[in-house]
Amino acid sequence: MSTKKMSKEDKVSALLKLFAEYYPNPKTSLNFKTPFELLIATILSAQTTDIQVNKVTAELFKKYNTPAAILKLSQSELEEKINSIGLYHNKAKYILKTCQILLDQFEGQVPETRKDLLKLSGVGRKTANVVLANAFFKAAFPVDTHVFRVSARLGLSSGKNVSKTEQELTEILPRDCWIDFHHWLIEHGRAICKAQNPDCENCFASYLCDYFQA
DNA sequence: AACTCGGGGCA
DNA sequence: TGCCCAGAGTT
Repeated sequence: MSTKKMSKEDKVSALLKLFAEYYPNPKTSLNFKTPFELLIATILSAQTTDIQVNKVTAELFKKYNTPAAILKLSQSELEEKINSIGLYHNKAKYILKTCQILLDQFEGQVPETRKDLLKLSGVGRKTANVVLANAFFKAAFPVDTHVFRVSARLGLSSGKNVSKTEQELTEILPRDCWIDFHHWLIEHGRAICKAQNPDCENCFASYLCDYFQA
């Protein structure tokens, strides 16, 4: 089968089936009940796995699930609650500052636009899009390093830059698969479609991958 | 553009 | 045991 004769839609459809088949176990996603919880969990998720974040937030969110509640904690107290994951010192600082900004500028609510989300501390383009897509169901696909590289190799995106990739993936991927597909791309990028020396021989998607065929 | 944070994952 | 990193802020 040649990828040249497949439409973009058919290619996406085929990839969705392959990923679901190859990674059958339910992918662990960030646990959250509210937009605020997702925002905090996503800030915590930088350079770490969702599994590690969920271990921390399971306890944290029992009592501290609003900006006002978290601001009752000192930085060292918050650090103590999240220090089983990496970069906890910076993350505690970002979270406290973000909670203060939410109260001061957004009436304690998580803003629903990218522009306002980027005003928060510890929130960059990836975190902003996770919140927009998964808490507010807006059209904004989160792109991290793995997603950028793997989607470009597969031919789902141009690989030009992150902004372009966000736009391309937002347009081409069915809305109801975003959370799963994001996890699949990350897991695949880590295990098979690595930045250096990708293991194409063991890749289930090589037959429709632009990078492999080139 | 390079550097920093940091525990976990993996060779 | 040492290297790299499922980001974002700083200089």
